[in-house]
Amino acid sequence: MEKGDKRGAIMHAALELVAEKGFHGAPMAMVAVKADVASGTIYRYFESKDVLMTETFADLEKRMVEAVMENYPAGRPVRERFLHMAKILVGYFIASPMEFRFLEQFHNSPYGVARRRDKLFGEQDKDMCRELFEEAREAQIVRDLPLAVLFALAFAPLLGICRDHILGFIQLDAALLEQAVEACWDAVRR
Amino acid sequence: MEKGDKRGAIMHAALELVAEKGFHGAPMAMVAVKADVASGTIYRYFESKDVLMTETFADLEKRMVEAVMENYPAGRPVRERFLHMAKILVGYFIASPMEFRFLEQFHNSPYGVARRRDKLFGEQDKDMCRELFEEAREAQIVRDLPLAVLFALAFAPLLGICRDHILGFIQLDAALLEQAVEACWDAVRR
Amino acid sequence: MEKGDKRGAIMHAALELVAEKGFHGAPMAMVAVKADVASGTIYRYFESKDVLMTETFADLEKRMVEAVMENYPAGRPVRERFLHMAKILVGYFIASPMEFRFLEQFHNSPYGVARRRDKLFGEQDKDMCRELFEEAREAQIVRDLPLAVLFALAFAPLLGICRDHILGFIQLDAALLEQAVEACWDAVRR
Amino acid sequence: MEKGDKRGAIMHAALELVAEKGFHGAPMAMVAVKADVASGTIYRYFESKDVLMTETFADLEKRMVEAVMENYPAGRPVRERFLHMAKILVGYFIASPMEFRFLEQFHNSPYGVARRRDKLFGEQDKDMCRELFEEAREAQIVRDLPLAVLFALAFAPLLGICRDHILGFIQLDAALLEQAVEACWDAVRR
DNA sequence: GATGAATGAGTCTTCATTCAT
DNA sequence: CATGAATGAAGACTCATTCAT
Repeated sequence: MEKGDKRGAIMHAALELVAEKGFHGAPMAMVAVKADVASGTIYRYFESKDVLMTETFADLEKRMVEAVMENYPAGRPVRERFLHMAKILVGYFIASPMEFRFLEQFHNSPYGVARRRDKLFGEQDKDMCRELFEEAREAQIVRDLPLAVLFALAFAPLLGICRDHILGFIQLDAALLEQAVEACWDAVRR
Repeated sequence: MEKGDKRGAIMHAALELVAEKGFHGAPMAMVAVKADVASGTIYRYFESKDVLMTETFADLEKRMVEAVMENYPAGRPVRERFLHMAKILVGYFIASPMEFRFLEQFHNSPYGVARRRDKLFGEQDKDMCRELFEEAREAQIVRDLPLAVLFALAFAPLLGICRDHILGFIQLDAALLEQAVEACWDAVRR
Repeated sequence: MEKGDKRGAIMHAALELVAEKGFHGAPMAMVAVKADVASGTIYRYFESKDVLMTETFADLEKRMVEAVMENYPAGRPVRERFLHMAKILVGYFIASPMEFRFLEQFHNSPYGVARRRDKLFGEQDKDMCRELFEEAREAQIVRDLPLAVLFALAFAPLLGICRDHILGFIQLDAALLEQAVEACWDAVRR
Repeated sequence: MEKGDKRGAIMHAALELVAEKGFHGAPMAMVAVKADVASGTIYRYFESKDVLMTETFADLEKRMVEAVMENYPAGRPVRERFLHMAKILVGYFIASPMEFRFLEQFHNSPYGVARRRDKLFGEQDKDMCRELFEEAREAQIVRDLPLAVLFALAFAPLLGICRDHILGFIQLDAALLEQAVEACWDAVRR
């Protein structure tokens, strides 16, 4: 608990700083202050700044996947599964703006590119999301387009909407979310 | 012309460096070398690094708008205008990966947020794009959703697709582009 | 024995690390790992890093003196005693490159200077070596030169030869060693 | 002159600090203070600390070689040439204790080893010193020993003597130097 | 006694910006 | 106008040493 606490505090501090000011607005010294540890301490838990960021991301992703998996309508139609996934995701981001901002920063970094490659082509990382769309494409439920394109159509707008909500450009309520998710489905469905 | 030349060379150098290595992979000294000027010279044309980047963006945007405006089917139906705009845009990015990468970097920075605010709410910057969707929404051609949501549905996937093409994750040809743009239209249309 | 064991392990680890990577390639944490103790434990046996190094040296020197003393031809002529001493020393270093490298590092450090002063002028540390040459000089067997100069003539080349052998620059066999030691004797003898 | 001056000041400061306190007693910040420049300035002239040290050494060596070459009795017998070289060298070090201490530090560092290898085996760096002994060995004037051993016999004691003089352990005057150099010659000559 | 997590001063290096020429 | 040498404040990371358990 001791150890977990400190490690967690450091990742939390890193997440918030990156979310607020981007990757190079988050010097290790500042992370240390925010986590209330000495700067050297960070290096007991993380080999380098890169590792800290990568693991902070991994931790966040794990929590997101868990959120999506809870009550996931596994046997239900593709459309229903997509709607569930999309709503949970957006809901999660809306509730955790910091985590969303961190994700955006992360994706726009060298790490992000490697991750995306794995997501699209990797064998070991064949996640739920990818399976869903591959199955749906096979069953001719969604358009016959490359996975990357389907992902873009289905999720990119949702991320944009999250950002705009968090930045205060729009006010995202349940009704609006419903419509947006439906629109995304219309983009991919056949 | 002398002056314009040097100013342009500096912005060009900045654009390429940022595109290739991100904002903090583009030190002023390196911009200077690439632009073949002394580093002090940059400060005769741009107050600071921030200003250099902002103006480099503005310059790029102007060129993009011009590209879209050329042969813009002004009097034609909304759908046609959107398809035109989308295809030109994607084509432009595909042809100029550097400029696309720069835009991505720019949008993921503090500057980017301010820009987006102007685009959505600003009065002076009431651009073509916004007019198009406001008109279409009025005419009940597209869904009755906030402008930000419509933009996200219509354009976010296209940007994602451009990125994936540039990163080599997909091979974007005319046919695929056509389908993707149609899919975006399906997302917004009523 | 418990205590001696741990103390010895620490000194052994320190010796090897310093030999391999120099004084500042031997952080206390690494010494601790190599000695298989906790880093804090080192400080129960040695006040500081400096003390650890000094005592590691003292320990090593004691073993060297013992090696030289074994079968030392005490009553025999100066020349014979010198040849014995020189060959044992070189043999010892050749057989223990780590210890030789450690000595080199040590001598090229602030500690080394103090040690040398003691060796040349100290009263309590009037070692065998010094006695030998003082006696020989008195008896007009070796040149009438300051002790420091005699030492330099007699031993400096041998150390150089050891280093070159350890570094692989020369291949030191019994015959070559014999000749080198004789040459050193020729340098000091009258 | 401006540039030469600053570059020279930095190397001079580095030399003195290393001489006095060893390689890691010479942080760049301290070099900067001593050279009366900002620490960043050092990096305009030297890529890294390693390069600074290497070039400081190279500069020093060049001056030493020049000193030895002046009035070098090129056509004269081997013995005379050796005596000349040895005396000049020792004289140089006695007159420049800082430079001598720097050399010692340098030789006891990773750089030093590489240098020595070149000196002994390198083709391009076939210096005067090596030529002298190869010729002498051929002519059976000095012992038939590997070059490294001859160097050790001839020069190692002299370096030891310089150190002891500089540390104040002995007082090296012309007469003593003469005897020491003769002794070294006796070690190598046949 | 032993542990090893925690500390924070100290290291090398980078880079936006200024200013004398 | 242009230059590019100079600046010095950060930044990431290391490591001798301490101390609560």
